[in-house]
Amino acid sequence: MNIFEYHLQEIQSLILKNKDSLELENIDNLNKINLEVPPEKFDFDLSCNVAMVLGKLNSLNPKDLAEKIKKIFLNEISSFSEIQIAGPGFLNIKLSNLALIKNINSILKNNKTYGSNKTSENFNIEFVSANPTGPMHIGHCRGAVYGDVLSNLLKFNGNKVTKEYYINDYGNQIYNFVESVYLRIEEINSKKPFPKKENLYPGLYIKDIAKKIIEENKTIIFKDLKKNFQFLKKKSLEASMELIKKDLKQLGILHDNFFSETEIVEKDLVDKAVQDLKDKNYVIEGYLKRPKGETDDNWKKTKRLIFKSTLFGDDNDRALQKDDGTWTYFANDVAYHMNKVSRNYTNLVNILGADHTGYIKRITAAVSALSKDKVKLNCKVCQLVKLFKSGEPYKMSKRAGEFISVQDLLKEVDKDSIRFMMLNRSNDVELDFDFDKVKEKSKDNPVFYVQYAYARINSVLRSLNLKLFQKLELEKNSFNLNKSEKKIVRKVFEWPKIIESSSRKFDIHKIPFYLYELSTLFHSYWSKGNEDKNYKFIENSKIKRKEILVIFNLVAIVLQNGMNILGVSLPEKM
RNA sequence: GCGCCUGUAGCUCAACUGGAUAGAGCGCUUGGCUACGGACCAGGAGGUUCUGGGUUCAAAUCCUAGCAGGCGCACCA
Repeated sequence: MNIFEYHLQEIQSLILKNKDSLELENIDNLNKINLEVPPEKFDFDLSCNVAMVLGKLNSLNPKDLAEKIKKIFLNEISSFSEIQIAGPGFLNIKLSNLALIKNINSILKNNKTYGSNKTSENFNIEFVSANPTGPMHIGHCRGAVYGDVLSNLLKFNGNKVTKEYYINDYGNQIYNFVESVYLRIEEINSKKPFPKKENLYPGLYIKDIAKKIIEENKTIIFKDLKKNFQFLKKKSLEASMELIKKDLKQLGILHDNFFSETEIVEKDLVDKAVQDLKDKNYVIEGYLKRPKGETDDNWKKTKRLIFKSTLFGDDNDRALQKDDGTWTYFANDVAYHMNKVSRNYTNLVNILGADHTGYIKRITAAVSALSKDKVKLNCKVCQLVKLFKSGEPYKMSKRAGEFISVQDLLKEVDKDSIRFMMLNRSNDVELDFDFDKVKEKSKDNPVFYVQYAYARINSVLRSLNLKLFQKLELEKNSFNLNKSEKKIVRKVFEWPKIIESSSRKFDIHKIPFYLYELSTLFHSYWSKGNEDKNYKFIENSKIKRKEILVIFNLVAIVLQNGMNILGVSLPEKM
């Protein structure tokens, strides 16, 4: 139950009902009213800006209006026991004990779904899509975790989600990759040294792939790249996708669907997509401007098919054909997205690295054109990860073969810490990832801090031979919360709001931040017992008050649901 | 030159998308452990929210002109 949403609706309809007695002529902006968490110092449960919003629109003094609204609320909403008018006209609201009990009982009963806001759309989320030319490096890692957690979040919230990986197994880079594998095979078989050529992949994993192919195909003699190309391509791609899938698996990520670019090309989906755009009048046959940095000698003016993406806000129109008439990468991608549109998703999401920012406008334009604006494509960019180790920045470069791979990372840091740290920052800002810090088992490491709160809950329950989520219900008469407990309950009530706002804008970093804050309240609650015996949980090997068990369960419920979304484990013992 | 992202405490970042006296962690500093696991807690100092202008009851948030940093700017993928 989202008490903020529930009471907001109650407030809105009450305003409508009392429109005349409040002397409100204009109430067409009810959606600007919101119900928030008041600042801590006020010791109230809810805070509402209704008097300020409506006061402005009707030229009424917000504080006078607030007084009138306060009376109506207290008369008509039985869940509100006390209201204070504060600041420029905020209504700070306290919930009655009965309302608190009702909410708490409902959370305890519906623990598994607590926080879900129950929307029901159909998402396709494309993420990682790392080139199948080798294992994943740390740069891929952030987008991978982001996409996975976004999927979990949207699912938790009631949506259907397909997690998709687009395999770029077509084009020049694949040729270079296969050639690299071939040359490594020659190196192994004939001791020909691997040449230093710019476009080749020098990474040593290529050697492993070469070895594997040799061992698994002993009857085949690899003597001619051209002759063996198709076979080698197939085997090499399989091998590198295997590496990538292994990386993903170890990060706890499992895609539902792998979609191959080659398949798009071979099934002539590009021709269909381009025809579709032609039919809609978004394609012209024309000339492109000379690209910046290109000399006139190298630049041939050739007539080609061009997508008019400027009609959708792009900076330039985009080529669908290369010089030789073959399709561009973009054309293939248009076809891929037409395929996605045809699969009846309501929302498409692409998770991209910062280096692909420039691509967003054209592909968003393409989806608008193809779906006649019926399907939304939302591209989210993950900024760079800067890797540190004892103060020294780590550099990575896939071409040079000196990158920090996900495997390197996993050797030092466990999956839980990687995931949590990658999420503990807005995707819009660069992320400093410090090896040393992430390995620490202390407050410096937020993962442990949150896990530790859960472990503490379990340690008390263990000593009492109790378990979490056993039938627990509050009765009307006996209910008294101390200050710390009140704070925790309020924080727990906020959870559905966090889910709502983080799924609206895909701001998933709010979840780890929130879980950290909840854990802080819990650790503080725990430590109160050291200063004040009244705050001890246990007396004569029994729990002192039922409320304590309730708090334990509430915190545990939110920690579980939250960490489930993050895909981070929550051990009972540490 | 153009596009996108960022600029908030000494450092790393939040701020419910326009709300109240801008909050956390680290660092600094003062306290608290023979324990329901101190792998923690309580307190203090620390701010012209990059700068100038604008919009309004209210701006870190919106508009505008700049400044600084990052990432891009192909017929590559």
